[in-house]
Formats: sequence, structure tokens, C-alpha cells
Amino acid sequence: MKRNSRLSLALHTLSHMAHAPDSLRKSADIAAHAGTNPVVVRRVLGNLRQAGLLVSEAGHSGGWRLARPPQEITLADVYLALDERLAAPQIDDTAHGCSVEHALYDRVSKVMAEVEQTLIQKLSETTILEIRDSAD
Amino acid sequence: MKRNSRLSLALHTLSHMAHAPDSLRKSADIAAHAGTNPVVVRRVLGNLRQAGLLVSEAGHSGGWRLARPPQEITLADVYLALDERLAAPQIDDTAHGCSVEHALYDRVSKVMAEVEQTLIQKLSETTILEIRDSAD
DNA sequence: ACTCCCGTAACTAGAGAAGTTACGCGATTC
DNA sequence: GAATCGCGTAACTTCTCTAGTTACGGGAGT
Repeated sequence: MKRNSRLSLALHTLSHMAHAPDSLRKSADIAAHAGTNPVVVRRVLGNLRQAGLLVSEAGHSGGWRLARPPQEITLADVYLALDERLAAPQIDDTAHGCSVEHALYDRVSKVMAEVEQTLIQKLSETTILEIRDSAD
Repeated sequence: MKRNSRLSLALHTLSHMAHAPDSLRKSADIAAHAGTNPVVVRRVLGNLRQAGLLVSEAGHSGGWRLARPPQEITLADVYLALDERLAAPQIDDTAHGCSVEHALYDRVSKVMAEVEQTLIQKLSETTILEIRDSAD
């Protein structure tokens, strides 16, 4: 039970899918490999589906599949799909009109926004295909 | 009860101290201003003391004071003093010898380390004196 | 001596995330 | 067309982390 395991799970799963982009995978199998629960997998992969990275098929012999070629999916796509902003603005609700608080918030928010952009930029330089290849 | 309020508290308090670097402040007063508890204040400021940013004096009429001039204390100093690495390596203990897991970890760790350095660099460009001045 | 404030330990409380159970829906399979 | 199987989701539980709280010892002024 660890924080940010959602991103780990998502990246891990997609990187594996890059091996055989056309095969369907069941949430139960993915969960077993990742050491977690099928419902957790469906929750996380559901976000990736909304972002257009994955498609899921219902019914007998359903499952998950990449929505586009693995060389067109970057780590940044996955990060953004999960909507976990690393550089949250750290807003303080106890800002009782304190001018120092506002000055700090302005400055730190600006720095965080820049850092967030740096992170996304760096993550966008690697595709899940490259992760797959470097693992072989 | 919010995550990372420690950094907010630390920055807020030090920025206020930049107004009058020589006056002693009691943890109870600081806590009242920040809307928290004296013990919490002592815990957080204790980290800053260990990092050499603050000194505390015990006994009657004791309290807290900046250890050096406010123009020599940057936001990065405060961030580092609290030892809250924003870009934690996201290690996954369920790495059961999966090569994809390792490849991912290597790549993401590298990116995170670079982002962490970017953050520290940007934070080091602002001193608490500048925060104080921009608040006036 | 008395008082005040820091330093710390120990405990409580609450939020947040993952894990779990349960069930409906749709599609495939027979 | 009935059974099966997998996704989609809701509701609940469990675990962990952090802040908040209480309590008390020790040192430094008054």
C-alpha cells in the first residue's frame, strides 16, 4: 500500500503490452502479474482508456489492448492520463489575508508549474516501446 | 490536515522572520499565526535548526531567530532542510525480477533526479528576503 | 524558587489510497 | 437463448501517513 503505485502500475502494464500490442489482456492476469487486484487494475487502466491510450472490450474473451502503436505512447502520456500533478500548488486554506503567504504562494506556484513542465517534457522523450526494448 | 503543510509552514515562518531578523519568536506565537500547534512548529523548525537556518534559545524569554541574514537563505535551503524529496524514486518492492520493471525504474528515476535538481535550482534563485519584499 | 519556553516522546484523529466484495451489463460461446 | 466470462462501478474495509494533542523533563532567565 504505497503512494503513487498507480503510475507504477500503469507504466508497467503498458510497457508489457508493448511486447504484443495486438493481444488482449484480462485485468485478472494483469493484476496477478503486478501483485494487485483486478478492480485496482480496471480503475487505473480506466483512466488510460479515457485518455485514449487503451481500449477495453467487454464480454467473453474481452480484455485490454493498446489503442495505438507503442512507439506513439510516451511516459508523459501515461503521467498526464492519471491526472496526478506532482507539482501541486500547495495551496494553504489558512491564507487569512497574510501578504507574505500570498507572495510565497505566487512564487512557489510559479516554480512548481515550471518544474511540472520540465517533468512532462522529460517524460515525453521516452516511449513505452523504448522501455520494452531496453528491458530485453 | 494537509500534505506538505510542513514546507508551507517553514517558508511562511521564515519569510515573516525576515522582517525582523533579530527578534525572538515563540513557537506558540508562530503557531497561532499559522493556525497550528506549538509542537508542530517546534518539530518543523527543529529541522531548520539542524540545517543551520535557525537558532533556538531555551528558558524564559527564549524562542527562535534566523541563524544568518535573510538574504542568505533561499527557498531551496528550506526545501532541503525538510528532507522532503519531491521526486521520490517510486521504488516498487514487488519488483520480482521483472526486466520491464527494472528498465522503467531506471528511466523514471533518472528523470525524477533531473527534475529534482531543476526544482532545487529554481528554488535557490529566491531568498526569503525577496519574498518579504515582494509582500510589502 | 518560580516561570517560561524549548525538546521529545507517546498517543489520538483524520484523510487518502489501495484492497476487497458485490453486482449489473454486454458480448461471446455453446 | 442460456451460460459464461470480463469489464464498469459502487460501497465498504484496511492500512499508512501526517498533523494535532497531551504530557513532561530540562535549561535559562526573573
